[in-house]
Amino acid sequence: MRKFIAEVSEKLRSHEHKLTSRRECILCILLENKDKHLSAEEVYNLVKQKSPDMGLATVYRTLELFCEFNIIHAMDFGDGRKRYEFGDDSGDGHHHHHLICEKCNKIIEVNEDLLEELENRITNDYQFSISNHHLKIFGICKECMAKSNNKQ
Amino acid sequence: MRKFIAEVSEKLRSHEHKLTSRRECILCILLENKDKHLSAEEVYNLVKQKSPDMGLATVYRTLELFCEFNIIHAMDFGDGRKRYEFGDDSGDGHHHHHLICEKCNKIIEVNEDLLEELENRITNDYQFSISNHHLKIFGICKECMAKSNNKQ
DNA sequence: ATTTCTGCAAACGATTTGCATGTTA
DNA sequence: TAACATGCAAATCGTTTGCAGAAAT
Repeated sequence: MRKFIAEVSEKLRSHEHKLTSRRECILCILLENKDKHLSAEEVYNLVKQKSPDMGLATVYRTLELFCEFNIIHAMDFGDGRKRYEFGDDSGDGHHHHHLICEKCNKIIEVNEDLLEELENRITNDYQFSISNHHLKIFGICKECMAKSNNKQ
Repeated sequence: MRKFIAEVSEKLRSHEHKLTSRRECILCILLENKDKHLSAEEVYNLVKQKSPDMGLATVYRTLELFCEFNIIHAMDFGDGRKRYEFGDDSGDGHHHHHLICEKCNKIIEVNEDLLEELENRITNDYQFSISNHHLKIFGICKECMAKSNNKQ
């Protein structure tokens, strides 16, 4: 993780930006919550515990900066705010998919890319040159299914 | 189309709502632009040509009403506003997908449901009970590819 | 000293809502 | 005359921006 932070610092530095202590603090929060898909407001609330005088605008500006440098990217899970996760969204787009539980709002990542065959079909049938895709699958997760079965 | 409007009217009427002339006007605009995935503001601008004294709030309220009755549903194409299309989004979720051209912003609908096999795999591997999915595929459409090839 | 960074408050844009008036059954 | 519908303006909510002061090179 030390190494990752140093890498980020280098990336920023090579374009006349600094990894200031506030920015590093935000990066840490993101690292500590890799699995959570935090929103800006959520990052802000977590960051305030370590750094109570940080402003919300700084969080927004930092998240935008990290996006520009492809350290994180924004996703929309349909709740009206951007949520962030690590990873480059600009490349050939073969990243993971998301299962969204409609009961507990948990987000499960599916890391295999399961759409290659489908993409080939679309490329052929529509002569559409694919650069990226977003697949969101809504439903009920294993745990919530178990809970609702117990209640019955 | 007459028939469809009458059906909508019935649907609303059966739950103490009326298909008023303003609402019918909005419905017509939507019908005339089935392929366009209009936003609320765009509906408003089109509607004002026929009904200049209509308020934006009425458009929003009507679109929301139509959504409640599953006459239309809202989609997010990543441009920060809701866009609407006909069809029921609440059922078993086996509706179409969207190809989004990053050059001309055209939206191409893919009406086959191409994810059944994938869904089966996810249901098995994750014990996740799927109710719906949204697949957006970004890239360059046939026409834009042709254009950029000509220019070279 | 110049550039970047930051907090604060104000601005923003899409959407929602309160309220008083209009319309319809 | 109830209940629903509407226009208008104000409110809301996530996000962005202007600005003046602080920090870093």
